[in-house]
Amino acid sequence: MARDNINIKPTEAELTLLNVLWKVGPATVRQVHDVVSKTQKTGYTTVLKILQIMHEKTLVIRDESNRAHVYAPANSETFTQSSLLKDLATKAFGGSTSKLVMRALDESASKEEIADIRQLLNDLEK
Amino acid sequence: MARDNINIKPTEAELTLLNVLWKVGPATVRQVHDVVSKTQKTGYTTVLKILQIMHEKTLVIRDESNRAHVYAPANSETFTQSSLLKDLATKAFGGSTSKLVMRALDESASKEEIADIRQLLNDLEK
DNA sequence: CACAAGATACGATTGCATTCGTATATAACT
DNA sequence: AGTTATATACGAATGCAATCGTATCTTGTG
Repeated sequence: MARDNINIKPTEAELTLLNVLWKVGPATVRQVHDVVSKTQKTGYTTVLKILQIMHEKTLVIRDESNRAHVYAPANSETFTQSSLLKDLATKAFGGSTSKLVMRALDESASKEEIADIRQLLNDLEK
Repeated sequence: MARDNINIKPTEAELTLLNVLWKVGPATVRQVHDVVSKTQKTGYTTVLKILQIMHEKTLVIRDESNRAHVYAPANSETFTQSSLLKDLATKAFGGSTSKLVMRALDESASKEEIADIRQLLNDLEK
């Protein structure tokens, strides 16, 4: 009944790779590694291994038709963001999303951001 | 120079105990365990150990004047929530708090919540 | 064909989170 | 005082995240 891939929370390293895949689209290990190695000193086989693990966890899908496998996110960035937010709301905000939002707004809130968010609120009310 | 306790991110189990301490105030291991054991099947010494580790990490402070040590959070709930939000924003929202907020609003947004948040926006603009 | 380049697979290591059993110390009670 | 209850301290087991070295396989090129 319940899909099980739906509730898996990516680890920090996994999220880093997902961010690359969301940004550049389906990619080989080498392509992913090229991107992450610009900002980190992570070995090629480390990236490979993590992607393999993510495949087992069904966090990514994999096209094996070519020698260099092509990886793509199993879930959208939006979906994953929502999952992570819900998780954080549960663990640190007593399950209240609105408390979470208000805390986030307390922190950083520039004029433009406030305007954007107010606009979103208007849209939501329809 | 830099405090180091300021950037430590509590783990999931640690956050569970912090939630208890924020709610009931300074408490002994037994008191904390009594609370958590209502919803979980965690052993007494497990709670003890985690609190000891948290003390080493300076996530909690400890009053040892009595036999049963009394633990209290080192940081406020608000501060910790903000840290966790900032962390999530960095890892999953490209550092953008406003993107995080909008994603959160997309998900769950009841009438009352929207009203509350709009009110907060008004307050912030002053 | 043989070889170098580049890919995946596998196994091992390290470190941390989580859990709990056991030992030991202290206090309380009869 | 001696026994019971309750505390902390310690050490060890388990499991997962993260990292990488090495082995093996595939493919293009001379």
